[in-house]
Amino acid sequence: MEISSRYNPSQIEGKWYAYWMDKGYFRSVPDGRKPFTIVIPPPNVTGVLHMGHILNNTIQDILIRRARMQGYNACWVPGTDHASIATEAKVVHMLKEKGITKKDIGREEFMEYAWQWKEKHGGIILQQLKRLGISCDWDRLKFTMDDSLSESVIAVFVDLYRKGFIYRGVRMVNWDPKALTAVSDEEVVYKEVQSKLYYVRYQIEGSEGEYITIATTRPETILGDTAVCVHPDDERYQHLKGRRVLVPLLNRSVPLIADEYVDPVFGTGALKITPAHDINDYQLGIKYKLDTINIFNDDGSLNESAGLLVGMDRFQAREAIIPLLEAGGYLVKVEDYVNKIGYSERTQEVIEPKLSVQWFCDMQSLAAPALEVVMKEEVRFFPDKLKNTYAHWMENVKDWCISRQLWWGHRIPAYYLPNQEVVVAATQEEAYHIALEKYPELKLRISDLRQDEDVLDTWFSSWLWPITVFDGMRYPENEDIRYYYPTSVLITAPDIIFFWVARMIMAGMEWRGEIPFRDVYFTGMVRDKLRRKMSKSLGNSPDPIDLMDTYGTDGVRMGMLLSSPAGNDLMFDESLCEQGRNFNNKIWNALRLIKGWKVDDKQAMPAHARIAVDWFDARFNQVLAEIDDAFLKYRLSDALMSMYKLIWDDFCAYFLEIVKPPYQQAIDTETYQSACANLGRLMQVLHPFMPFITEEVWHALYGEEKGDIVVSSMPQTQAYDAKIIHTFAFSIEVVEQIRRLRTENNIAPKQRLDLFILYHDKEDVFKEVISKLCNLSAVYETNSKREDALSFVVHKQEFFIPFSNAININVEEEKAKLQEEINYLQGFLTSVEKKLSNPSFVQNAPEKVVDVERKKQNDARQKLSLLQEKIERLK
RNA sequence: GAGAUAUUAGCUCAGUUGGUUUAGAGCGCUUGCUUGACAGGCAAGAGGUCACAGGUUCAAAUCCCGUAUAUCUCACCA
Repeated sequence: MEISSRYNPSQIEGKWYAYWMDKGYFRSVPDGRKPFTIVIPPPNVTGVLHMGHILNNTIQDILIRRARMQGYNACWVPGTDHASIATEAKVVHMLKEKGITKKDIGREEFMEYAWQWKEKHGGIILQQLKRLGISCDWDRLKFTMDDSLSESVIAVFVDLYRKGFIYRGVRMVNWDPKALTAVSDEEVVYKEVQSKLYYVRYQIEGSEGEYITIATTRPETILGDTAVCVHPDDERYQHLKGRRVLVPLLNRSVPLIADEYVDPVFGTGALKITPAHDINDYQLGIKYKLDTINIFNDDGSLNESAGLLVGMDRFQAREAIIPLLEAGGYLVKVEDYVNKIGYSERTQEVIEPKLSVQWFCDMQSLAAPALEVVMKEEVRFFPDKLKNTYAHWMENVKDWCISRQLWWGHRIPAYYLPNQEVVVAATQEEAYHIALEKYPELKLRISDLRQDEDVLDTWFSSWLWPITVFDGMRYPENEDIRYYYPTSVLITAPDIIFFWVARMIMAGMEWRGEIPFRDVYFTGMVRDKLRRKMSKSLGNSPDPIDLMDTYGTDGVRMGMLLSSPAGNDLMFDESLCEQGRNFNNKIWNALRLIKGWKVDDKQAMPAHARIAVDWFDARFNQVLAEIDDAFLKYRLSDALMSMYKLIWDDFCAYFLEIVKPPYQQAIDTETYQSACANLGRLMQVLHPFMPFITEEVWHALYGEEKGDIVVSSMPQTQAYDAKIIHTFAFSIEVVEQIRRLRTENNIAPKQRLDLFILYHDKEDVFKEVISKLCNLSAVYETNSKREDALSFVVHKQEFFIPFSNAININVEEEKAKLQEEINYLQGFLTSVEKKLSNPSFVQNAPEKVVDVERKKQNDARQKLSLLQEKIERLK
């Protein structure tokens, strides 16, 4: 049957994925083999596939498929996380379009809508990931709000509370006025922005006409001022010590205080203090017992306490207050100013520091063992430079704000009693019993308990992921957790090293007394070729599904991987996928060639084929060893590049070209079988990278005879003959010289040539290989130099190709070429001799090194004299 | 502001404890080819004072110091 000259992935990929699923090849249950386990970094249920997912999941799939073929019990657990803020925002938005607000319907009904939304939209990214070919055990699919995981999250909260790590308190938190919730320090992204510095003067109380001028970037917060502060040693303000000042527009009298916190050289050296809306001011407020006036509503608009501009948004108020200050004669000047502003990672809204009651988790004692296991490399980081970043964060770790003012998530299991006391317990019933025992005098009914309205940070469930996906929190001795934990490797991005990686290690140490994974492979960030981060707003990210349609999934996987050394950002360019597609096409055509041969079992194996078969066997094992080594170091793009060259150059350009029979002639059985076996084992090594085409080629070669490649045994490195590789490489150098002479002298490929070899230092060469690849009629050895011949030197041997009438040699070009080579060798020789004539080199350098230099000198001298002789003859 | 990491061909990157013929790869580029698997191809070729300035050493892309630039992390002064 005719096979298309172009590989068409669309007809092949879907077929094999369905087939593998049907056969249950991705299913894993504990058995006697060694496990190789990966838990997926759960994408958001709100997520859609982007290039980062392609990178991350391709890498995981490569590792898991390779492990499966190496005989491990490979288990890749898929799942999604509930993404409190993002999902709740989606649901709120959806309800808003129906004219419904959260308050209208209350918590229970809202949750019903949210679950409906999740059922409808939450699986999109998983379907998209299947298109990528990923070999997860889909029977193990988990969601962070599944019952078993939710129960575990609550149990962990209760456990930490009882251990005294979790507490509730009033703190200045990062408030997201759009999402209407507090977020953790890690969820705040600081960006430099162009803003303005306003100089505003405050009248000294009781001294008409006397003022002190402050500088601020947030004039609207003047309405919440409760002090002005200067440096105690500032000469300019000594006379004002102990006085009070009047807040502009409000004429509120507030103290003028002195504290070393103020930098006298910044602005005017005088600082307005708004304890409710700035973390530093808050500290000063506590120190000097200042009033705290909260002038903002939760959504960032001004409230009644502001006294002015009530109801206006904080940014509008910032503009609106300027004319008021100007009119009152308070505004001194305005300067342009660049400062850093914190934004919410989730909503991109400007963070408002806000005082509120939140739940916190004390991280210090959790951090200590987690730091140690990374420093001791029980958990290894790839690249290991991230150990520094990790250590720095761990050593300065702050308490974690874990409550979120949302409904979608794990509701905090804290119950308030009528006497304002709080009881923490896994269920209301349990809390009730504890409360009864503790406060019998209250004569409580269960309905007197009021549960905390807030939910937990999504990361508070994610940090348990490697344990909870195996239900190891509720059943610490169950078979799955004992078999699969610790997992083998985690693949993730460096930007969540604190959010997630660090906390998973803490959780692993705390509840299992064991690391959650042995290795962490940090991928880089996918950027466009202009080094810009790929983002929706820039529109510079290709749609991965479109890419897979255009180049095939295997092509996209290769394109993604080609330029992604661990930890380095990668500049993604569609042309890399094109390279991947072209590679598929190359493989496809190698298959077409082999399948097109007629096999004749009476035919003997030619000498050149014998050499090719033996050489390729050695070469294959040599490269296989390189690839094994690359995998140990997680250098996957190196491993793939080695495969690319092994297939394209060694297999196609040399092996196949050598064994290929002349047109319409048959091939002998042994060579044919060897060609098939070689292509087959190349496909096996390539399979983890390109699962679809390799399965297709495997079946085209063997039918059903050898089963499916996805579960076949990965070839293992065998000892190989290094000498045959060397001799072959030398032969190829000769081939390249002959081809160069053909090109430079316009000798047609069909013109058959003779070759004479003059050995000056006997060295093995594969004459049959040269003959086949260069279309020679004969190869002779000779003892004398040939006149009337083109000639060249490789290593120390001379080669001659006699002229014939048909050849028009280009003497000038040949001379120029020779001269260039002579110049190079002379320069080289000079540098070598300079070393050798240096007595301290000969004395101090190891004997081996000196010997190498002497050999270089000899070789260069010999070759130089041969070349000089040749150039003389051409004159 | 503090720290970390980097800077090698037009682009993206290798170069493993200093010595392996005066630096390698892929892509791109130039030239020539419909050569009976593949033009999504074949063949040949060009292209780098290893960011800059010092130092250590018999010997430096590789080690040390400084400068510049870039990226990241942490902190943050209104």
